[in-house]
Amino acid sequence: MENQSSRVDSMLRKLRETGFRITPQRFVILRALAESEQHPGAEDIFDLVKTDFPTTSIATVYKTLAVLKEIGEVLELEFSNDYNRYDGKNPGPHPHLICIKCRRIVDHELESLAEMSEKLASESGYKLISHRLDFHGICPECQKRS
Amino acid sequence: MENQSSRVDSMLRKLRETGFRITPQRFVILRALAESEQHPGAEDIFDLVKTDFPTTSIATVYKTLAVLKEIGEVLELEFSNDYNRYDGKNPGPHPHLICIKCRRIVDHELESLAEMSEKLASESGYKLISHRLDFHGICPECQKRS
DNA sequence: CTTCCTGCAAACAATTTGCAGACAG
DNA sequence: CTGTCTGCAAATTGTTTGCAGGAAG
Repeated sequence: MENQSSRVDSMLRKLRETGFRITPQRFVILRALAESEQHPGAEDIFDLVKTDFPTTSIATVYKTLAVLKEIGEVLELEFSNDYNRYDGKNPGPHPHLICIKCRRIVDHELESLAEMSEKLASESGYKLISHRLDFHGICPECQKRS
Repeated sequence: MENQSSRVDSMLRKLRETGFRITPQRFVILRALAESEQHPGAEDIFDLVKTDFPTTSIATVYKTLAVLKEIGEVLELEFSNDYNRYDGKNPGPHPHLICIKCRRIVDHELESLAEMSEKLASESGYKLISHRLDFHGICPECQKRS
């Protein structure tokens, strides 16, 4: 996994390569994504970004997230109940641990998943493109609290 | 996995045990769930149910799905883009193959997941309750078609 | 009988969209 | 300069909710 500044750089490079413009709004949004450890939602990013570039609108946040998703520089975690969350540090598919109490989301690598995926593809005849693996539970902090 | 009539029976039993009433609307809804191979959405269930009990409303479909989810007799697959889909045949968490073209969803068992989950729980300190594993790809039929 | 359930319509909330003006390249 | 991007506000859409009447047990 890259560090924050190289994440920003690789996002900027990818934007240029794919013909998208670099605007100040986009810059602060992707910096917020590269810095945030918390899998922020669009509204969270909006709040972070307002400090740096106060006139940014929520619509621009959504549109920028759509662009970044399109070029594979952000991973979108969709939820139909709750708002969607975004992972800009590690945009490839990987497992997440989701606390059902505090809604914190943490990353977790799992080596066996790639081979599992390959086995599944050959068994099913599907051409697999991506996957999503979420574990739902109660985080250590929330266990103490209750 | 149970067959259709035993699925209906076990849903009915569970409803009674947990103090919910059996209404004709609920009966046709859970029969639709037990019969459907297709991971239907609420609106799909509504359509199926209208044939048997035409005055059923979409609100009742949603409310019944909420009840069945609560008592663990249906698995809800949430999507923020698309409508949610429901699995009444196999309500425990299990992997799904989702075709990104035709939106068909099929089940797929994966033995190694349980041990993976246990390993993860001890590594992370989380008390795991459930999980969700979706594979996104293109199904054999859609591969031919393109 | 009492309480839970139903159907209707209105409310909701996150996200998306249309459009006119702004600005990156 | 030109085409893309922005900000605003309105629209969208699947789902939820409040409430008055209905029916399960």
